[in-house]
This record gives sequence, C-alpha cells and structure tokens, in this order.
Amino acid sequence: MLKVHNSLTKQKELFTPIEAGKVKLYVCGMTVYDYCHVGHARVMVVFDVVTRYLRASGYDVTYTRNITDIDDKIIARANENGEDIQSLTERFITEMNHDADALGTLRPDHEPKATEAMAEIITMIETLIAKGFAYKSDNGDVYYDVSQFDGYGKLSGRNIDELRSGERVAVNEAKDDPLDFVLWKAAKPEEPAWESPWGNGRPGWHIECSAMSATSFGKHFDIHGGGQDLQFPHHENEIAQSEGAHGCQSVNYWMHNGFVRIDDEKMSKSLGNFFTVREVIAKYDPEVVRYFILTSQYRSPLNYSDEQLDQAKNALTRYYTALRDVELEENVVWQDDMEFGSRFKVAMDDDFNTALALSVMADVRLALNKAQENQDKEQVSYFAGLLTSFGQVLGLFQQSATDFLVGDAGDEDENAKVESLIEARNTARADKDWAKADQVRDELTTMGIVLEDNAGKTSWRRS
RNA sequence: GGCUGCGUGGCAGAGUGGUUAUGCAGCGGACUGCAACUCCGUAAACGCCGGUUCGAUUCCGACCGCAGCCUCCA
Repeated sequence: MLKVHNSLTKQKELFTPIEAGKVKLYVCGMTVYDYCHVGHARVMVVFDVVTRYLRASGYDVTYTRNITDIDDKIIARANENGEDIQSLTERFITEMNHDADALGTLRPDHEPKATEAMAEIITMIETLIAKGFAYKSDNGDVYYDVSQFDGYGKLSGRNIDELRSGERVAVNEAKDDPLDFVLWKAAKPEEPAWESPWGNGRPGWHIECSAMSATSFGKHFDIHGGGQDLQFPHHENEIAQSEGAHGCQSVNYWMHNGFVRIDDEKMSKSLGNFFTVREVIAKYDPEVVRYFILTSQYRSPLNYSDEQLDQAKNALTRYYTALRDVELEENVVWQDDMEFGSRFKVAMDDDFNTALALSVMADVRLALNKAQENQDKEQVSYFAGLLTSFGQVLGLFQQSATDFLVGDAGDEDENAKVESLIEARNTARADKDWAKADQVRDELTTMGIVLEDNAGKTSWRRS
C-alpha cells in the first residue's frame, strides 16, 4: 500500500488514484534561460523515480512536465545576449534534454510549452474574470483577486491576514490588494506579445501551469509535484486559478522535494552558489550524481559536496564490481522476491524512501558477493538479476559494469597500454619476480589504474 | 516579525517507546607473494533541560542551534 506525503495535509496518506490503475502526474519544469543545476537535477531524478515506481507498481502513469519558455528572465537574458528569444529557449531546451538524458531520466509523456498554450491561457483568464475572480486594472494588466478565493493559503499553510502583515510584500499601485497576482501582463514596447481581449501582452507565470495541467488532464488530477520553493506562491496561486475557474478540487496529492544545499545553504541562482549539471558530470559519472540524489529521502535537504559525491562513487563502484563478469538471470521480477523484494517494496511504499531502498540493495550485494565466494552460479546470477531489477526502478545500473569501471569513452591507446602492462606484470608474477611486478603496478597506480587479481584473472578500473 | 521543517556515531543517512539500520571512512582477522577486490569480526550516535512511562533517541513541553518560505527560484 503506497503512502504519499501530501503537502496539502502535511501528512502521509494512502495513495488512491482518481481512476483505478491510472495516475496523472504533473510536475513544474524548467524556465529555459540557463543550464540546469543540481537542484533541477534533483527534481528530475525524484519524479523520474516516482514515475518508475508507480509504473512498477502497476499503474498506467501519464507524466507531464511543462517548459516555461516566456517570462521576464528569458526576455532579460535574450536581451543581454543579443539573442532571439526563441533561439535562446530552444538552445536551453536542448541542453536540458541533454542533462536529463545523462542522468538517466525517462522523458515525460508530455512537455507542453507556455508559448504553445496561449489559447488555453486566455480562455482560462476569461473564465476567471467572468466568475469574478479576476479584474483588469488601469494599466492593462489582469490580476487575480485573492480575496475572492476562500481557500487561499491552504497549501502553504498561511492566511491572507498573515501574508498582508508580512513586511516583504511589494507595493504595486495597479493592484487592488498587494497580494493579488498577475494573470496577464500588458505588453511593453519591444517585448514579445500575444493578442488578447485585454490588449497585447503575455501571461503571468502561474497561469500557464493551471492551463497546461488542465489541457493534459482536465480539471482534476492525481499528483502535482515540484521543488519546495514553488509551494508559495506558485502552487498556491495555481490552486486559486484552477479551482476558481473549474469550481472543484484540482489536485489530490501535492509533492514537494527538498532543496539541494551547499554549506547548509540553499543552492539557488539568486545566491549564485550553484553547480550546473554539466560541470558536475564532467567530473563524476552522471549515475554517481543520480545515486547521490537517491541517498536521501526526497523531502529532506541534500547537502552537496565533493566528499558526498566521492562517497556515492565509492558505493556505486562496489555495486558495479559485484556485477562485473557476472552472468545475470534475465527477467528477475523483484516483486516475486519474498525477502529483499518485499523489503524494497515496504521502503518505496513509504513515500518513496529511496535511502531505505538502497540499504536493501546493499544487502542484496552482500548476498551476491557471498554467492560468488561459494561459487554458487545460480545464486550469483539470481542476485545479480535482482539487483538490476531494483536498478530499473531507481534508474541505476543502466550501463555495463565495464563501462562504469573502465570508462566507455576511455582512450583506446591508453587502454591498450594498460592491458600490456598488466600482461607484463602477470609474466613477472609467474616468474615470481615480485620487484618487477610491483614496479609495474606502481606505474599503473600513477596512471590512476587500480588492479584486482581474482581467480587467476586480473581486472582493472579507473580510480 | 509571521509561518514551516529539522538537529542521529568521523562523514552521509534510515528508523524505532524496551532487541543490528545501511553506506563511505576506521580498526582487527581471513584471502593475497605483497596489495587491491571480497568475506568475517569490531567500535562508535541519537542537540540541551524537564515531563509522561516500569523504560524514551523515539511521545509532550521549554530552551539552544540550523535551514526554508513570506520577493524571482526546482
């Protein structure tokens, strides 16, 4: 029985889909004006695992993740670059896909773009105005009238009075109330604009998600996900829009993943303390990054550091070492495994507790290594199959052990050199010329090569 | 200031009212020519102070510390 932590109720709830066997999942994606950083990687990986696990649990999942391809920052960045907006956004969509693929995330089923949802956005704003939830102001902007929506604040756990007393609400003359938020922005000169009943302009940020999720799933869907920082105001506003326009509950389960931190501080663009995915995967195998993300429960903060990445790398190296040169049993179904499989299920059913699930995998690895020592071929291939079966759910072990340990993009010449040095060392060993053998090994160590002598065979990996 | 969450062994990170988390690192041993790999064993923790309880790291309260949101942010 899967339990999901629902931000709306602040507790874990039994997951029951609206339509039996089907899950409609919407996740807020990227604003495409820059490279993805590790925080974005976390959202992508977390909801990739959610999708994989729901599917493994027998649900037919439809996964929609939007792309914000028009907003203030995009316009600003395009101007800075002297670049066309569309060329900027297309460029970073390509880069995002590159990073997402490297991290081993499955593509969402739908990736709607804001600029391609203008008709739906405008229709929804018209509905909100018609129902008295929105008004056009003198400056041509259209605002949402927060006071008209009873449930405002129910997701982020605050009320209108509290918000009003907050010191940091910016004053904007055009609004009836400082808490009102923009649905449609009147065009300024030189800015991209779309025609609308309120004149040329472009949508506010929040409305696109309400429009696109409704287009994907209709008025009511199962899970809405995103980073914790979107809870307020973005998701709060989404609820106000969707429920205002449709007159019914929009989302059953809200899921928010925790932040990635650096030195106990949130990683964010505004603080400038972020690492992009591409700089990290230049140093570490992308799967190491993925493993690192899965070492903590998705709602907990995740502290980023080289030390943590090194730990993840060492752990993953041990898995791949166990899987190396093993003939694995195909089609092992982890759900059929009474011991490890059921423990894995308990872990994942408890709000996708990947940290606990990894500890089950560690036990499988131990069982695999022991079987290896006992030369029990059947057990070895079973546990190897089981391990990769778990790996399917977590998106791990998606490459060959050799590729991970040796590096698939390894330099051919260097690989040949390593092989010949190993051969020379083994000749020396056969002659019991230990000085020579050790000298060769030292040379390899200097090259960053680690040797492992096993059962008359020497394996190697890059350190 | 308001609201929310957190504080576990060297590091990371689960979990529980009374019994081993797990991983990385460490230590001892087996294996090895020596190592590495692997296995076996081992030590080490629940911020502080009260309360509830036969018993609390786990429940309750105060305190201290940290983080996040209240403004764009995954």
